[in-house]
Amino acid sequence: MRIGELSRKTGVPVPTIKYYVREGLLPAGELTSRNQASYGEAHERRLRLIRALLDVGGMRVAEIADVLAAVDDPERPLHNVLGAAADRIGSASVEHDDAESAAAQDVVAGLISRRGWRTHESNSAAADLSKALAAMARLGHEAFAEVLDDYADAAEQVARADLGYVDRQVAVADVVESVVVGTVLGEAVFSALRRLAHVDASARLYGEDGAQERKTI
Amino acid sequence: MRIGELSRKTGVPVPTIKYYVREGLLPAGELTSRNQASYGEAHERRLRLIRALLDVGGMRVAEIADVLAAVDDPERPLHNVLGAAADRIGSASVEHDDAESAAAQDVVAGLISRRGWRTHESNSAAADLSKALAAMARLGHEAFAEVLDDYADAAEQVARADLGYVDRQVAVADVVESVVVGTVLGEAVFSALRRLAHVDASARLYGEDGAQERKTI
DNA sequence: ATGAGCGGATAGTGGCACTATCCGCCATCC
DNA sequence: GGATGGCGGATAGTGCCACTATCCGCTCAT
Repeated sequence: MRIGELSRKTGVPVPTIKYYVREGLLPAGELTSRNQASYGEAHERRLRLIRALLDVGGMRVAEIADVLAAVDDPERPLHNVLGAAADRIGSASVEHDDAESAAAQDVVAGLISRRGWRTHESNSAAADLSKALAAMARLGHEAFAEVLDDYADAAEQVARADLGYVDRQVAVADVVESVVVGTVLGEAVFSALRRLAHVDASARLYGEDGAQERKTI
Repeated sequence: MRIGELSRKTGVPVPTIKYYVREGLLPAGELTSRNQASYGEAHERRLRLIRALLDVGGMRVAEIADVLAAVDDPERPLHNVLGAAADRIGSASVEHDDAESAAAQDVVAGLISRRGWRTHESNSAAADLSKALAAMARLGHEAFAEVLDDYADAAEQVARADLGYVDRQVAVADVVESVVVGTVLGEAVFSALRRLAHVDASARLYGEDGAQERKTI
């Protein structure tokens, strides 16, 4: 398959494919002569994965490059393939150093030990969590910490479902790729489900005709 | 308070505050003379909200403008304040029209009716959901639909927690703002919790030392 | 032999979230 | 009462990002 056919099959323009190759997201085609290369099904599949991570997962090209490099590295332990991108995200934003941040870090540490999670608060997800909680606290929503355990229950349930799915999917494709797909696209899936569930729950609580009053203090 | 103090209190540079005013995210200060304006606590609070939605929630400036316009509009029913931004997001990306999309839409319609959700598949969240499922199907992960109900259980639990929180928070501030904060920042919180739960679940399943082999088919 | 397509390189585009600069004005401190 | 620094408002510029356009010399199918 030449680059034009790859482009037609996937809907990705030729210059964009070249760009992905340059950025290290996609391996180059195998050269059959000085200016002819052939692409296989692996390229097609990889290209679809890239577009899904970009369009649905909202990842950046540089993050995808890191994650895919980790996917392609057989030395890399499964559990930190996604860490490759996560650490890059975490360090990008601004660090606060105030009372809210300190309190949020305590809340997170408490949560992790309370649930017996085998992780450490140095994990970038833990940092993101305390960043989000600190932002809420700065907005006067310290009390959100009260629903953290409900959230954590749901997160554990999702994590179990994910692990179970990956375990069952061994026959389909590379497990590592399944983990990436499940984690990144699964987040988009859950986010959409959460919004749907919000609509339903608020319809049940406030009436479904949407004619309710706006309450303010 | 003048703009310089507002800037010092919130850590947002003065030109950036001016930019937010221009873009309609922040109301202008009250003019006390031709080139002097005074800002109050509402401005400070609003500014912190903007930064949280931007930095933690990952929203775009134009989306935030839409949502805040809806927040400030007392005529607007609560349940579609967030729709203001959601609809804008949905229409932004590319539409596919293939077998995977059609199948995914069927899966979503089935899910909604199976769970008795009082929503319609025309909801933009439903569209996002089928987009994500279609992307997975294109990657050979049609079977992900099997864990959808586990995801939906978790999403319902989170939605109940959110509604309960907002209900309890009536005394704190405007309910509508609480919904926005809970929905947007809550997503960041859940995402981080999910990643933490993944680490824990995979440590329990594969051993926590990270020395496990990489399995491939 | 010829023209469409190719690999590879370089430069340009459009969108976004700011950021820099300028202007004339005003409040405040000496 | 004059200097000075900050102010509101306007316009233009910056840096990053994900592409996209163009060019070159080559080669493969017809």
